[in-house]
Amino acid sequence: MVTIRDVAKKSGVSVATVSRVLNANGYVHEDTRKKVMAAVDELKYSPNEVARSLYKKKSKLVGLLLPDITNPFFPQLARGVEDEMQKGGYRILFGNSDENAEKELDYLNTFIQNNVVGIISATNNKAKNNYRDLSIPVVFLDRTSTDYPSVYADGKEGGRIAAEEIVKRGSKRITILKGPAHIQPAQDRFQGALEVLSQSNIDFHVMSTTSFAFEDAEKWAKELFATYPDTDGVLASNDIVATAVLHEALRLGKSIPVELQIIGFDDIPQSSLLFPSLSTIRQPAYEMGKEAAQLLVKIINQEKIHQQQVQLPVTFIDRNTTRKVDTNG
Amino acid sequence: MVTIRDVAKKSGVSVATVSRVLNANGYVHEDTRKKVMAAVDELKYSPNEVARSLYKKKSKLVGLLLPDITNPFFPQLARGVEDEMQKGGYRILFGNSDENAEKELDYLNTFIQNNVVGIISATNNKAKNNYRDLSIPVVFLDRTSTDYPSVYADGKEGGRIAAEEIVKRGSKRITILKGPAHIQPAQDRFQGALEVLSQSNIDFHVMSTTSFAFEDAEKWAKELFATYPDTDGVLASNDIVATAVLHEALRLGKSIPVELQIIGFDDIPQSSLLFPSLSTIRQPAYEMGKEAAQLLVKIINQEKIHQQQVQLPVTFIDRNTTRKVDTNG
DNA sequence: AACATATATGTAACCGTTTACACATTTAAG
DNA sequence: CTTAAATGTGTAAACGGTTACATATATGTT
Repeated sequence: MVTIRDVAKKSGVSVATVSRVLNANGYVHEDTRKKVMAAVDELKYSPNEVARSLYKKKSKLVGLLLPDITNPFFPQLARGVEDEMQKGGYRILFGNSDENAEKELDYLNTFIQNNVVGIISATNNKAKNNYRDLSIPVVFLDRTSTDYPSVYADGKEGGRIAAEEIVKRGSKRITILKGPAHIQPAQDRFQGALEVLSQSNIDFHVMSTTSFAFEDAEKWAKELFATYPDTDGVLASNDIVATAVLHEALRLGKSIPVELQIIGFDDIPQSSLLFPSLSTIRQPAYEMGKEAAQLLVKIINQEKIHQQQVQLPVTFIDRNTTRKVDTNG
Repeated sequence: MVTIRDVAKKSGVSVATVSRVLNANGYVHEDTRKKVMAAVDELKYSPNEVARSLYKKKSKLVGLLLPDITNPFFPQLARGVEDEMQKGGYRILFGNSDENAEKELDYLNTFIQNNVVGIISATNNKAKNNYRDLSIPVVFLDRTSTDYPSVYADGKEGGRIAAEEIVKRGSKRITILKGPAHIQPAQDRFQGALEVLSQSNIDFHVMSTTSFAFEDAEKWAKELFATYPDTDGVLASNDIVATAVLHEALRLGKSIPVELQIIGFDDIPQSSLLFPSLSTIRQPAYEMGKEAAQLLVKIINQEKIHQQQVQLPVTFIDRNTTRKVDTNG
């Protein structure tokens, strides 16, 4: 390993001067600068970030904690975070929490032990006090919070829109699939939908689900049609569940969207490739990741923050699991 | 921040003793150990990994470089790697390369600068010499290599199986969608399929594609049916492309699998949720990630390695875009 | 010419660990 | 009872950077 001392020796100056050249601070003569840079090139020197981090008590690392990268919604988020952080010269220390408090704490610990400059967390754990006495800035992602900086999509509005759109398109016996209780965004969606439907004169059922896993989703789907066979509209808790519902409905020979309309949530990439392609409420996942990263970088740089909470808009994506709206009605 | 010095002071011993307690090496009296542990608990001390890493010249960090986490095949790999590394107490420094040599080099640099103990790379870049003079162990994942440790699925065999299965099921005018030239595994699949089809007396076409992106995939699909409208069997370069083909075929009103059979590659999670669900060649992505992590950990620990190259088997997943095989014929 | 200021560079302390080495005390062995 | 080995602990030097401080020279100002 070539160190700053080797560079100093080769260029005939002190380590302090080399450091000044590398960090472009303090006075250093142009000739000296060139000599040093020549030595740097020749020796292929690149500074040890660990030593830097130790002295400065700050690394160029950012902790990213997601529930599960295997859930198709999160790669987009992760990519948004990464792309933005990359620009600022930050790198990502990554972990999956599985919404498990112990794992989460474990990762927060590693983050701290590795001197990360900031943390982006998308977990929905109740154990918020894990974050309470952190001296490192945290931004929550895909999770509402009034006391922490956070970036999220307007889930409640999404729920409202979904309900309005499915009603507008003529569903009369709607089933809302309510997502896991501990996932705040899922509850927001549900509340939004509930608000609209309860103020309408439409029949509806609520069915509670406890996970977003593929395998479970197929079970809920079967159960849904067994319990409420005359349902003609489903508001799914997310696109995975919606896909399972679609799958099951087609298996049962239902004609979509004629007999049954389905609206998902998230707009994961593969939703557009289903057949029929899935109508859904789009969350701008990539942008959410970017926004979170930008917000965190601002906080790290102690810039003035206008909005601690960034709420991004959701949009209805009108594909083929919903009927065309009757413009005469 | 509470340091080892604070613990030493509180427990009335030297830092060396505290260090010995924490690392359970060297002699330390049981009473002393207890005193120290009490102080550790009381002060909620947890060692600074950066300082440790600086002295030891080794961190507990592993670099993971993937082409693009947004491609649904990679989250599984990543998760396999993470779960296994987690067990060994290692954490993940993560990056997307976009198969871009500059980004790749950039990440390798950060990995080194941060004293990672090892690297897992799933990029297919030609710039192999980036890895040539690395003093850190590297395991390649989803990428064949004779001169480096690597973990991959048997792509060629997968290609063969796909071709055999589609022929066995009666397709007569087959189109092979050949994946991007620089992606080695894609070429292996293609070679396998080509081998079988060229030895058969079945008509087939080859169509070259240059990416695995969702948006592009739909273009290839349209082009495929415009160019070869009488195709009755498609061997897709992966499940994303297969999904696009399926989508387009349904849009054109083709009956699947009666008029057209499709076999994908990878078995990404959503393939089973398509309608009709996608027949495909399964790569055990999660296991591949785990294997790569295990191999890397072994190398790090200087254990004896029996096999530098780990090839995992692929399997045909017989779903509904292929016909049932005629057991009488 | 005298003095202040800007420029240029080096020395050494520091960041929070680990560990080589020194030293003291106990325990074991003969 | 002597001596060697095992046990227990502390001091200080690393690890590879950054920076406060000291010092020296160059430049500018009156």
